[in-house]
Amino acid sequence: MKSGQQGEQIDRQARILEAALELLSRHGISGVNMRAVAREAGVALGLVNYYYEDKMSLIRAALHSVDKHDLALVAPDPALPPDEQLRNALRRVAGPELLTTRYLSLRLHLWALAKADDDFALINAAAFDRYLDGLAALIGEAKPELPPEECKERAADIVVLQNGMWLTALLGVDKESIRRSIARTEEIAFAA
Amino acid sequence: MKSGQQGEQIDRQARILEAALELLSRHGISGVNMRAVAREAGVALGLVNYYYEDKMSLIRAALHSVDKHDLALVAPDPALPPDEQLRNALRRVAGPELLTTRYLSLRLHLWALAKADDDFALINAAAFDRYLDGLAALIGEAKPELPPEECKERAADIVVLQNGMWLTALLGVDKESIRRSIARTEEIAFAA
DNA sequence: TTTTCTATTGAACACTCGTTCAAGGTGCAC
DNA sequence: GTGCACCTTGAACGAGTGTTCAATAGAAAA
Repeated sequence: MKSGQQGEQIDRQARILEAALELLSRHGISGVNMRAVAREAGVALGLVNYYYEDKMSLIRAALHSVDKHDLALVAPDPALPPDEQLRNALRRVAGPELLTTRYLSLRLHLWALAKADDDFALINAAAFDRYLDGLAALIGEAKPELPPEECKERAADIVVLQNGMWLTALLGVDKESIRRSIARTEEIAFAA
Repeated sequence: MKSGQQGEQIDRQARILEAALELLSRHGISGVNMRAVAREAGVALGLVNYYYEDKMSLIRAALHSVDKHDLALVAPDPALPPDEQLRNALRRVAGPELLTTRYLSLRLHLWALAKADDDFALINAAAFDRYLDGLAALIGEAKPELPPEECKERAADIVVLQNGMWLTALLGVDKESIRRSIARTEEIAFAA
């Protein structure tokens, strides 16, 4: 074996998943076919079915991968004071690592997929609930005087705005509107 | 010919378009294939290609149909005073005829389609701009003291919230959150 | 070395898809 | 009636799909 190749040559399963994500974000679900995934990942067709039993399994793995990414946004960070954690979480939504076409497009396609397939819908709804809970928990930490239901309410209202932001960002709306919307989520979160 | 059939037996072109919309909202783009459309519309396979040259043309027609529906939401209604027109337009977004799974799902799938196909993206972006202009115009009528740029800004901010509302509605969030978000759009629109 | 297990390949199969097309049907003008 | 323009049908074709599988390579264990 030529060891001159990139070390990433190994772990082909991860590369196959990455290829699926890339194709999904670029061309939608119809662009994700086993042959295209294999080509993009630089492996043979059969290997895709070797690591992922189904096309369904492959897409399920992609969905889980994005969900994990989402959930990390509201993960608690003990190193920071609570109100800063919350502010960071709210601002990260318009940050450069989130507001990329690649990520937004991926989310959109997965959402559409969830709407067309009950199996995906369940996974998606569960991830959404976890995100909502995580956000509500951050609010609770930052404003301990609030009752839990109030935290939940605010989290729900913020999520409406956040969903609107990245959906609108996909359409290329001006950055200023996004900035004002971020400020609005902070107002909701930190309101007296 | 048996005239006992429903009169709607005629105008099969409209029925084909309607079938495409129904399938798109229920099963996503992969559910819209010429055979399924023909079956749903109750016509032969060949007739779909007779009225719509392409599958592309059919979906383009579906996209236009939804866009027209959207634009009607912000159409001026000379019979009403301007502030009431604006308030109606803002509240209609959470109205029963809009907040149906069928319509929301349709919009989502078309959006995903636009993200995967440049041709659709252009149509979609144009419709989005017209909607934004329509909303800004309503705001201008209701609040004549505002400069046009301010109207545009408010319209953009409102659209972020509206997009968030229907996207979140698809996930089955509680109606209360939607109600509060509607109130927030009115605050933005009518702010001093 | 031989054996064994996992990783990897690509040809092959069965199926679905969009599109085409020859054939026929329907109503209307002449 | 004869023609004619439009509507409607379903079989057929070719391209592309997901999946299976026998064959091979590689490395580690025997």
